[in-house]
Amino acid sequence: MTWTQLAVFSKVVEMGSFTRAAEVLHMSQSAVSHAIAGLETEFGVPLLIRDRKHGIVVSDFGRRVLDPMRVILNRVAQIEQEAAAAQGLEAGTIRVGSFPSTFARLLPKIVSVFEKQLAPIRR
Amino acid sequence: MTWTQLAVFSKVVEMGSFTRAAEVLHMSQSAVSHAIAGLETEFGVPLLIRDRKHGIVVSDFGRRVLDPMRVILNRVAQIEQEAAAAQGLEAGTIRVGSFPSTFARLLPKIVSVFEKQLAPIRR
DNA sequence: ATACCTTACGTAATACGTAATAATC
DNA sequence: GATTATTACGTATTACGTAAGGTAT
Repeated sequence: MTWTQLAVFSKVVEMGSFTRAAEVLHMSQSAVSHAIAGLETEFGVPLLIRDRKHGIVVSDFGRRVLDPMRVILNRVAQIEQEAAAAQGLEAGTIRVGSFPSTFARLLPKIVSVFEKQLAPIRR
Repeated sequence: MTWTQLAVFSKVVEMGSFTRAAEVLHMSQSAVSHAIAGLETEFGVPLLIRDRKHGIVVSDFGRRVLDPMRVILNRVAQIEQEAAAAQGLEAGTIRVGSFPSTFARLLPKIVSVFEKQLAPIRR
């Protein structure tokens, strides 16, 4: 069970089609098929009933697990946001402006101190 | 980000030690170290502060993501339970009793018919 | 024929283990 | 020296793509 697989399954259900899910997710239809097949063999239960006439129908089991899967996807997104935010705190650019003459001697000292304070954060 | 990684991180926090988490999870300490390192490089933010004296301390970021991670793990467990339950419906053992003499000829036929009906379910 | 899913096969990524290394008590 | 985390390296798994194959309209 992979996030990609969960995302794929969720999107396939949403779109009602492997091909269109593949387009939206920017992957090959083969990858979509693999993803669903992978989940199904892992669970030993079909998730989707392939009906050529009416497109894709979600199996009983599929309906059961769809909700927890979407919860998972939401949480994953949340974690990634947290990560991005945390990174932002550390990886932001710092801009310093000054009068050329005044800070010519002061700046190096300030930068030096600042870098020392930064050292432990960098690790 | 893998479930294993999430489970490892969660357990490391719980145990306060890589080694003990490894024991509980039946994996090598190296695998535990890999798992945490993998998460940290993926996020670009440290999850744990390694303090040899006081064991493991969870970073600020780690504390933030711990909760959603545990939610994910719970949902995963839930999905697996659903799968097991759904499988149980299909994978149960069937026991057939009979008088030796009476069913000697009948049984093969019955089994044959039964297997034919089973065919579509097995796929 | 066309639209859609599946299968075969190759490849690149990676999760994990063993074993060696480093560091702290 | 004992305990614990990291690193190096090898391997087996696997996610994914390309391309070919079924199947139904």
